[in-house]
Parts: sequence; structure tokens; C-alpha cells
Amino acid sequence: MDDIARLAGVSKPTVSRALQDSPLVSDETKRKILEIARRHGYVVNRNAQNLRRRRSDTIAVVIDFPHLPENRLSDPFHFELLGNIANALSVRQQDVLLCSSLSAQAGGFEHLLSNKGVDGIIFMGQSGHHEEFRALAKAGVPFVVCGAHLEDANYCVVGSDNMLGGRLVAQHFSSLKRKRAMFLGPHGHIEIGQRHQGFAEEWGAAVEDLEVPDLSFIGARDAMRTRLDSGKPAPDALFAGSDTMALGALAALREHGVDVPTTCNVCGYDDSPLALHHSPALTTVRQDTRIAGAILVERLMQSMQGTSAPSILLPTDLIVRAT
Amino acid sequence: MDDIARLAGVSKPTVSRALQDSPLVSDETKRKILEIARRHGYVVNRNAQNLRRRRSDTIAVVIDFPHLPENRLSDPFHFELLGNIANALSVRQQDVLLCSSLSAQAGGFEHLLSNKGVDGIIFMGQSGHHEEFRALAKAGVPFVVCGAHLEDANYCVVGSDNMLGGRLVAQHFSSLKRKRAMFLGPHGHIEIGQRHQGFAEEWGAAVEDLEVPDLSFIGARDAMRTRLDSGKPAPDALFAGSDTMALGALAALREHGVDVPTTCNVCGYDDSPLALHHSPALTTVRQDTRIAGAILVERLMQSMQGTSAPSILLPTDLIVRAT
DNA sequence: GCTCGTTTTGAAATCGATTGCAAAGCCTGT
DNA sequence: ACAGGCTTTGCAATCGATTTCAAAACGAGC
Repeated sequence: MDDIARLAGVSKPTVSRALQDSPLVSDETKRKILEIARRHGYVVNRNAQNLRRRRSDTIAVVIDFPHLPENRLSDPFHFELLGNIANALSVRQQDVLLCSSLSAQAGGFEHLLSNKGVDGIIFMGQSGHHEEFRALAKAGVPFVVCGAHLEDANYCVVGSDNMLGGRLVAQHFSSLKRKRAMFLGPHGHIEIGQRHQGFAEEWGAAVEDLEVPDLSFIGARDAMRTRLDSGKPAPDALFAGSDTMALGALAALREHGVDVPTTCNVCGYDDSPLALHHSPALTTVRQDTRIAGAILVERLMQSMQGTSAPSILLPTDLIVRAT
Repeated sequence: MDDIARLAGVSKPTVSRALQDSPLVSDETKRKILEIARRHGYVVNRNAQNLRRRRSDTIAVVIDFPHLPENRLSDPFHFELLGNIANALSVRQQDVLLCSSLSAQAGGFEHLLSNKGVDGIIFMGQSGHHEEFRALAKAGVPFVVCGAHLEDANYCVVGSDNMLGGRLVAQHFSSLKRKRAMFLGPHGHIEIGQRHQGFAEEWGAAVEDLEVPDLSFIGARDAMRTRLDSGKPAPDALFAGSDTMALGALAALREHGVDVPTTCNVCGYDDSPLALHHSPALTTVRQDTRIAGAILVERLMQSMQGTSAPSILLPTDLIVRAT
């Protein structure tokens, strides 16, 4: 910057101001400085700028990447959401620092800001850190969580209405005059638990609960196989916690000659491409990641300005397709 | 840091050294300082550190995010790769700054380093920037590209062997005694073009080329519908440029009563979950994103040390399933 | 007790910007 | 010609670390 200043015959502060388009610099001077800077390919050093400004215009997005290697991340859902968050942030001139949940946790979430040099954090999913989040909020760290709404959350959560999603599916099955409802999903996953709960409440009658070990296609297929082999009467309405699991269960049903949708209806969750591209196309519950991303970012900005950002429950839609 | 120094009764440099586990500090002092720092929740300010060290231990990963909103990103492939890159980088204590291709291009790729304060760049896909990349390489910017191998690339490319993938599929179809081969994919996409080329070369006889407008399920389905409606004899071996497109074509084939795999074989590309979870399970060509991620990172580190990093063509596998 | 080589420590400079404050330059009105 | 108000500019301090280099402390050997 000193060089540019010399070349333009002005001082460093003037160059700095010109580059920020400050009104303190005359248009004449500004134009000259910008021209020289451009010609010499000068750009401000981001690290120096960050240090002095005590702000980096960078947001950490924390994802539970560990899943990946094993699970071959089942749902494109997260990627889509990530993309939408990135877009929403770039509109606000903010950069995205991607952190795996693990590396973020290393120094403790509360030091993430100065440790990674970011201004705020977006957590994708609680994944069991609820208590840490509560502490973070108390410490005044600006962050938002994209995940499940919990009773005692004192931090901002943006999440889709899992209960509503479950209820919509139950209503749908009811309108089809189905009788023997089953829910399929792993226990211990908060959001999926809420889907289950909404479903069961709305359904009223007994809902058979088929537990699966994880979120995978295989897990769901095998669990369903075992269940069908048992000889007990098969369900005529199946709600799976995710599209991937729905497809797994569907495979098992097909093997056993249970026709979908005549004999049994199946509904997934997420509206991932899997659902759309499958044949028959899967009936599912959709969450709008575009809106979610935009709101997450908006709320984060709020909480970075010190305003408290309220949580929000986003509506979900039932997408009725062929199953 | 001054505060910690005061509390420990030492000077700032000593604290700095202790935190870096420098051998210049006695174990005794080191322990005391670390203890005090921990108790007071002190972490070094990343921006200041970066400034002084002239290095940020952060890598920019540039993705063509614009696709997202429209296409609902068809293949989880990119996400998987991103995850694996992130993992490989975190092993080396490097952070990931996610950039959309657009925002990265704003200041010109050549200023990405100081502009975003990163030490190196990984580009996911060339997406038409080949010439810019050539210039970047000349300018000595440390970066690697995950994409297609091009004749006159003077930069490091890590990419899977698309030609080989195409050849494997041709061999497979030959061994099944198929006669009328068809390739389906958009024109103008470099990597898919290479798949097509490898396929055609190995096949020997004429390959019908069915062009589709984009990478989408719908595009492929509609193109295939039109083709089948035309009345010309249907192909008995179809190779699609991606799994998503294969599934689209498969849907059209089914509509027209063409049985897969008896009457016609179908093969996709990517081995995305789509392929595995579809029924019948899709035969496809697999690229190992785990290895790709690891090598990308390794090569980038090389080129950051000034060593020139050679390009590499990763092998691909044919995964024969039910189609 | 003194010298010499080692280990530890600290003073001061530095990384590359931004910003508060004072001064300079320029008008305008009298 | 000069006071007074505005617009521009520059000096110097600052952000929070790291690193060079010189000095202090320590031990060993004679």
C-alpha cells in the first residue's frame, strides 16, 4: 500500500480510504489511486485488514463431516442447504469457512471465533451439542443452529417443522383409508424423533415403530426384511424418517411381493433427488433449503449486531407422488 | 497475550513460544504458561497470527455453486468430494474457505490469495476457466484443479480417467453381445465428452449420440422419449454421462416398454447413491472421491512448497449391477 | 573464582492495513 | 485582506501476534 501511495503521490491513509470508497477522498484522487492500484494488480491484504478492523467478514459453517467416509452421505439435503447458505452469505459479502464438527470442537466452540478468525457461526445440526450451545449463547457468541427445536433452547434455531411434517403424512394416510401405520427410523435422532411424534399424535391409533440402526439404505432394507419375514401382518402405510430409508424399505417390500402403492403406501422425508428420480416416484415431505439458508444468514447477522434473534419453525410440504 | 504474560510473570515472546511448543522455552515455564492460558480461556488471535506469519493455513475451495438453485444439484458426487477434501486438509491442519466460482472470480483468480487471505486454491471443475488457469500457473500461484485432463494444461490436474471409464463400459457392452450402442449426454461438457470419446473408440462400430440440454434427469428423460417416439430402432446398450441422466433415460425406456436389462442395457457414471438405491440397481462407473481428495491435497501442498506437482489420472471402476 | 558454552529470556522491530486527530488547503462573505 | 467553515490530507498510534538479536542466567571445567 505504501508503494501505491508513493506512485500516486499521496499518503497511505489516503490510499486506504480511496480503496474503501470513503467520502473523505476527492473523486479526482480516488480515480487516480484506483487506476494505479488496478494497473499494478494491488489488492489489500486480507489478514492485515482483518486484524485492524477486528472483523473478518467470514462465517464458520460447522458440519458433522465424520459421517461422510462411512455413510457415503445419504442425503444431498445437506449439500443443498450448504449451497444456499453460501449463496445467502455471499450476497452479504461474507465468506464461508467450512469446519468439521470435530476440528471445531478441538479448541472448544467458545473459542472458535478468535481461533479461526471468524465473526459468527452457523451449525448444521445439533448433533448432540445442545448443552454446549446453551453455554455458547450465555457467553454471547453470535451463532445460529439449523436443526431441531428443543424446549430449553436459549439460542436461535432455524429448522423445519418436523412435527407438522409427521402430521401431514398421517393425514395423508388417513385420507387413503389406511389402517396399519408404521414408522421407520433410528432412535436417538432428535429431528427424526419429532417426525415420528407428530405422525403418531395425528394418527391417533397405534403406530408400529420399526427401529433401524442408522440412516442408511441398507439398514432400513434389512430391518424391513426381518420385520416382513416375521410373519406378522405387513403395514399398509409406512412413513420413513428419510428418503434414503424409505427407498431401503421399499426394496424390501418389493422383494416380499408387497405392492406399492396398492397394498401399502410409503412416504419419505427430505424430497431429495432420490425421491423424485425413483420409480415409482416417492411421496415425501419437503423442506425448502433456499429459504432456510436465507433465514439462517439473516438471523446470524441479527445476532452479530447484538439483537437477539428469535428461532423460527419453517413449514414443510407434503409432496404426493406415486407411492 | 500480554495479560497472560503478566499473569505468568514472563514476557510476551515467551508466551508466544510456549504456545507453539518451542524448544526454546523450558518445560517448567511452558507448563505454567499453558496452564494459565487454558484457565483463562486464551487462544491466539488467528488474524494477527496470520498477518505476522504471512500464512493462514487456509485453503480456498472454489465450487461452481450457481448451478445449485436451478439444478438442485443432481449428483452428490461433488459434496462427497468436498467432504473428502475437507478431511484431507484437516489432517494437515488446514482450514477450508468455501468460495463460489463467481465471488472468487470477482477480484480475478490471481488475487484470490491475498484477497481472501488463503495459502492455496483447489478448483472443483474447470468450468471453462482453462485459460485463466494457465495464466495462474505462469504467475506461480499455488493451486490444483480437480477436473478433466487437457492437452495443454500447464497446471496440476487431478481427475479420473474418463476415457478409461468409457472404454470399460464399451467392453462390458461388447461382452454382453450388444449391437446398437448409444451415448447420452450434453455436448460441451469436457469430462462427459471424454467419457463419450473413450466409449466410442473402444466400441469401434457406430455409436448413436443423443444430445441432451443439461445434466438433469428431466432433460435426459425427455430427450430419450423423443428419440423412442421417432420410431427408429431403439438402442440395446445405453451409456449415459451421469447416473442422474441414466435414471432419466431409464424412466423413458420403461414408459416405452423397453425392458432393462433384457432388451437394453444401461450404464451410468459416478456411482452416486442414486445408482445403488434405484431398482433395478444401476450399473455405473465409479470414481473414488476419497483418494481424489487426498491426492488433490497432497499435490497442492507440494506446489505450495514450490515443487512442481504432476497431474494424475485416477483409475475408474466399472460397477456392474442389475441394468 | 573465572571463563566459556548452553540454555532461557526479553526488548524492539515487524507484518500490512485502518482510524483519530490535527493541520493544511480552499471557498465564501464581509 | 482576513475570519470562519468545509473539504482533503497526513502523522502517528494501533490491531495482536512472531521473530531477530542481544543479554541474562546457568553449569561445567579448571
